[in-house]
Amino acid sequence: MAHWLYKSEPGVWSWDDQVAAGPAGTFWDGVRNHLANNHMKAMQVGDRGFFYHSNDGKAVVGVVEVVKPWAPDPKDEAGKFGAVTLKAVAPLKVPVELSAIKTDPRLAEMVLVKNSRLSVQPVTDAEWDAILERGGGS
DNA sequence: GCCAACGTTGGC
DNA sequence: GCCAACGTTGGC
Repeated sequence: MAHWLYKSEPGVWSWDDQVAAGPAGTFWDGVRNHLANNHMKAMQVGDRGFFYHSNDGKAVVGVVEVVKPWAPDPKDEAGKFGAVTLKAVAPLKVPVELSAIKTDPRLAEMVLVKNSRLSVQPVTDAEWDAILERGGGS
């Protein structure tokens, strides 16, 4: 099963908002980057990912799960961009800060570090385990 | 608030 | 199809 990381500015859509959306989840729309879009197309229902707060917070705060596969975004007239539907699974006991990620040799190669602007990223199994460990599990 | 990195746009 | 210019993102 593949793992992913989703970035969101907490002022726009925070972890608390995601939790409040409940088990039905929310359509992760608004992505207008082809690479991020392709990552979401590759996702399968049940794939888990990290929820990352950018700008204000700069930390991995929780785990989300894909509940519906990629579907076109009705707001994109060209029909090229779309999104998956995500629900909150559980918060990390301790948020894993970007500064900690950068100094952990197991995480230094993360896309989050190498290409910080990509809004939907793949996460390797080793990185997944390392962050869960730092976060005290979920 | 600044600026680097990256993606996209548009002229040629 | 190349590449310069521009806009946006996001860390600091």
